[in-house]
Amino acid sequence: MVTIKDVAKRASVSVSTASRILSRATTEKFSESTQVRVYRASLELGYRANFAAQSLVSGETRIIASVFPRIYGTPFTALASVQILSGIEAFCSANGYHMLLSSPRLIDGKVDSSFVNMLAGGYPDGIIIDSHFQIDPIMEVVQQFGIPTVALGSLSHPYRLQSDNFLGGELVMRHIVDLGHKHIGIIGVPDGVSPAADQRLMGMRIVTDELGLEFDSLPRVNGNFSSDSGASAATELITTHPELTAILAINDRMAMGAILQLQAMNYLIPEQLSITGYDDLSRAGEFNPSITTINQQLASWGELSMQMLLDVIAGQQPEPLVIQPRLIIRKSTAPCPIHDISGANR
Amino acid sequence: MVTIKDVAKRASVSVSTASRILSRATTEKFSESTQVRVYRASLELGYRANFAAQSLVSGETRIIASVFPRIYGTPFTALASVQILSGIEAFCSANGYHMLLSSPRLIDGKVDSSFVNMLAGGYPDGIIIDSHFQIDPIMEVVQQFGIPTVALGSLSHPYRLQSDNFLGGELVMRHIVDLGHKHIGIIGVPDGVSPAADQRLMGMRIVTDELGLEFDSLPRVNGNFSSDSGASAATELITTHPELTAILAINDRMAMGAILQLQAMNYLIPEQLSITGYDDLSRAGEFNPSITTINQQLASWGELSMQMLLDVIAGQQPEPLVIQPRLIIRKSTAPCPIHDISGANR
DNA sequence: TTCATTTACGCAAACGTTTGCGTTTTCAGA
DNA sequence: TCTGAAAACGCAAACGTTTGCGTAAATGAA
Repeated sequence: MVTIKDVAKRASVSVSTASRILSRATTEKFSESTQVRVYRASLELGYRANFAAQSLVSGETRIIASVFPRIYGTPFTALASVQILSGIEAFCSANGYHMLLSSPRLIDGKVDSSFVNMLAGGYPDGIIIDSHFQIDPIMEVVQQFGIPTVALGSLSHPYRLQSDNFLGGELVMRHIVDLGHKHIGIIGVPDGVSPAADQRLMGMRIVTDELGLEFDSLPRVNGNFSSDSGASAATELITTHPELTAILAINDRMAMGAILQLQAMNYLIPEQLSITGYDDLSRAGEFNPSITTINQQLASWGELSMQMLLDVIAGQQPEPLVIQPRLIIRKSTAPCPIHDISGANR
Repeated sequence: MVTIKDVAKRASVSVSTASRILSRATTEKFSESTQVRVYRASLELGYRANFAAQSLVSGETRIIASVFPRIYGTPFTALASVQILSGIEAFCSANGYHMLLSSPRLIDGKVDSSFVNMLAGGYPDGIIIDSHFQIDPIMEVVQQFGIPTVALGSLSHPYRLQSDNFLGGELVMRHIVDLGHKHIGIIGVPDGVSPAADQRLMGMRIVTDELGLEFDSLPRVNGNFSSDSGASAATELITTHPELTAILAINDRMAMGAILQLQAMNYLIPEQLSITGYDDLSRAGEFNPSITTINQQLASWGELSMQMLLDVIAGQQPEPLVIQPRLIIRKSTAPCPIHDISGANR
């Protein structure tokens, strides 16, 4: 390993001079010739500062920890997580940071020690934690060490990024009623399972209330986010309420399941039934028909959250950020078909 | 920050004693009472060893770098990568390591400096690099620093993990011919684009050769891995060769595109046409019909590669590992329909 | 009592940086 | 020639550990 001592020796200067020149603390004055000698020596030897030594003295590691707790066994495999991660990594690398990826588990209620050791050992300068599902024990640990933190999807953390799920729900419902639909079914999840889902439903309610449509009277079946559950929810909805001309699903996966199922039952999408999703998974665009959905601009989350984190590290107190989702209109929605009094189609 | 000095003071021992006891270098003898005092002090103060200091003296960081080069702009977003990553992370955390995730880019031919700095600065003790696509400049950099490395999907690296793509191709082709199919179409990619794809095709060839079926005479259309390209390849195949009763796609995404397209053309899958994929993406099982495909046991790659890496770090020279893929039979394949002389259906 | 040996522990160097402060050199002004 | 100040650079401490070696106390043998 080539150290700064080697560089100093080769440039015939002291270690401190070499360090100051190489770390560009240009407040100090050094003669042109000295600077050149040092840079040359450094290049010729291929010197790179040892990060452990730097960290020891500076107290910073230039490491950011991305924390995506492992819920139900699954870690950061959700498509959304990967997009965000990718953004964080890109920003880190562009700004001289490195990204540690951690998926802490809960082992009978207690946070796994590997994770605690990482935080306590001083590995990361900052943390970006996925808080879409509140996992209090993990949050507690994170707080405890006082490391600058940004929380994604949290509703309470001082430094947070969240998506405006109310708006998203509103957008999608408004799109449907604007198309003239009145018999609208909902594929949701049970209340309280996911704050995000609750908010999406709330957003829908805002629109129906405006129009005097009673949201609670709309037929609704709950699933569990999975494609399968979407399929069976769709079956139930359409058999108990054949008059429906539109179905709003709370996420894309259930929307996909619903579409496949309804197609199998010989319904034409969107001619007879309009279907919407939420999330804008990449496959939503490749689906047949492509799915009208809500895009949360996840690709930008990485950069935005890192920007916020760097502010926090710098001692500032950035405001929480609320990301505006966008309605993506595709082929799974169409104007309400001419109303058929009987209501039923086959 | 509570240091080992604080612990030593509180336990009224020297720093070295505290260190020796806490690091469990139990070759040394210490009286029961001293040990208890030190442990107690450490607990009461909540002491955790500073990792930078430890790294500086020990020369190791207990950090493993997962390197998934960013090809065509996309990073580790491929489903496969995420599964592997998840496995690596789990193994790391179970063994006291931490995982750094890096997606180096090529900026007009040169490896981005953030990545080089990471390696040169001594961040990782070891590297697991995705080498499914050879990116020589990156590999060169990695070699240069002599950090223990395991390469995934490489054909040449001394320490490597690879999937037996020959076998995979064989399995899927054998399944199809066993079902009685004789008119078989191939959706591939151009030769030389992907070593893995080439091998899969080779594997198929082995089976057809055995049966006296000339592989090169089978109708074949190349795509580019994408769902869309699978769809158009399927169209071309079935219009130019209406006698086909089976189509093997080199990956799941193209198989999905093909199925959707053929269904849109009113072909019944699998009654009229059997279709196979390769990869066993999670959605392959949720597809309609679910897709017969090859599973590469990606979930185990993380653990296996980490195990190998730890061996390399320990100075051993583990053998390359070849993972046996498995055929997953689902609903997209069926026995060859009774042969219709005209060959064409509509 | 003396000497050798074991047991139990402490001293201080080392890892590779950064940085406060001190020292030497240079040079202009008188 | 002398003075003072600015310019250019070096000394050494510090960051928090680990670890080779040395030393004091206790023990046993003679």
